Amino acid sequence: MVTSHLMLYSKSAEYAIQAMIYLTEKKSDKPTMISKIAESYGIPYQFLAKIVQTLVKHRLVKATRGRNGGVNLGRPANEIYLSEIVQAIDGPPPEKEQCVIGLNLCSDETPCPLHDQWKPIRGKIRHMLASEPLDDLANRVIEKRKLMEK
Amino acid sequence: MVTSHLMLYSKSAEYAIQAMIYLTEKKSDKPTMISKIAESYGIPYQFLAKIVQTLVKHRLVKATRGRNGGVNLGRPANEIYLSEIVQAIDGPPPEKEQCVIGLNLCSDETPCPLHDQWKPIRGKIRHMLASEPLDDLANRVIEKRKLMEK
DNA sequence: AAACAATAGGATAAAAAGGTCTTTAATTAT
DNA sequence: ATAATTAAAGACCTTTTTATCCTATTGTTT
Repeated sequence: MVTSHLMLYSKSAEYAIQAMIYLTEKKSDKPTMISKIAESYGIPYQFLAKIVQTLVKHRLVKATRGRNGGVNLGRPANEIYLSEIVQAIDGPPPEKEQCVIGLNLCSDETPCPLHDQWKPIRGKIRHMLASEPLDDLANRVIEKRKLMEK
Repeated sequence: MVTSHLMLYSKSAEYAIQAMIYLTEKKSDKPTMISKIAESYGIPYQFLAKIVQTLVKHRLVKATRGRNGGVNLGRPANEIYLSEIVQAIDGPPPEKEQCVIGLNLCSDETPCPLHDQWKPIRGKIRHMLASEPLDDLANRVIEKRKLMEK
């Protein structure tokens, strides 16, 4: 029991987001090697390779084999949202909303004690992930880096 | 990668909350057997027993051994908040706030792209868990049950 | 043809989370 | 006393997540 912090998505999804931001930052058309991304973020290469394979299957990433090969974004960064990346890796959200405190008597009709407080918060989180396009994120990461170099 | 849903606390903490609500619902002074609680919520008995042991160590629960033994709330239900239960089981929140997207360059001073959106949400979640006393929760659970019986 | 890089797969394993079993200690009823 | 009952404690097991390693295979460029 060392969790103790809120979790929005799995470690794998986090790596996927980082890789996608990397690809967005480096606007170049020529493919980026997965090993390069892995090294840059300190992600285990083989592990990231598998995650990227999943992203390719979901068309969030395009892969090019052979010399000078690598991966590119599957489409423009301003059309990709965090929620897509998370869902590609972690799967779709549960159809039946889960009760915060795991009571089986909880639903929208017969809400649990926390239900009314939790629902808007959950909505905000989903909105956060669904409204943030990748290019905005990447741009702000770039700015931060510049600020930190000074 | 089957997670896909937000997690506020571990399964163990969820069981702990349920057990505490159970104890609050049944106002009687005489101890309640852990096996009774486990059966009632469909929680594996041995597993719940351990969780309750932790709650005892944190004085959220008082235990009585021997025949007619069992557990009681450690103090009045209106003085116990969800956040205490979660922290007893999952441990204290990390001293250094975690970045939502796991970037090492993120902090309050140099926030990551999502930081400004995430921080207030995280605050709301913490507030939700820290402001809800156990007796209020239990009372509303009781009301719900009555409504569902009709 | 050679070198390269993703694709695909399977084997392995470490760590964490979740769960089980057995024994011990404390308490009470008989 | 002793038997029954209940929590306490520790060892152990299972599953999931995270990660590593290896071996091919496929497609691309030089």
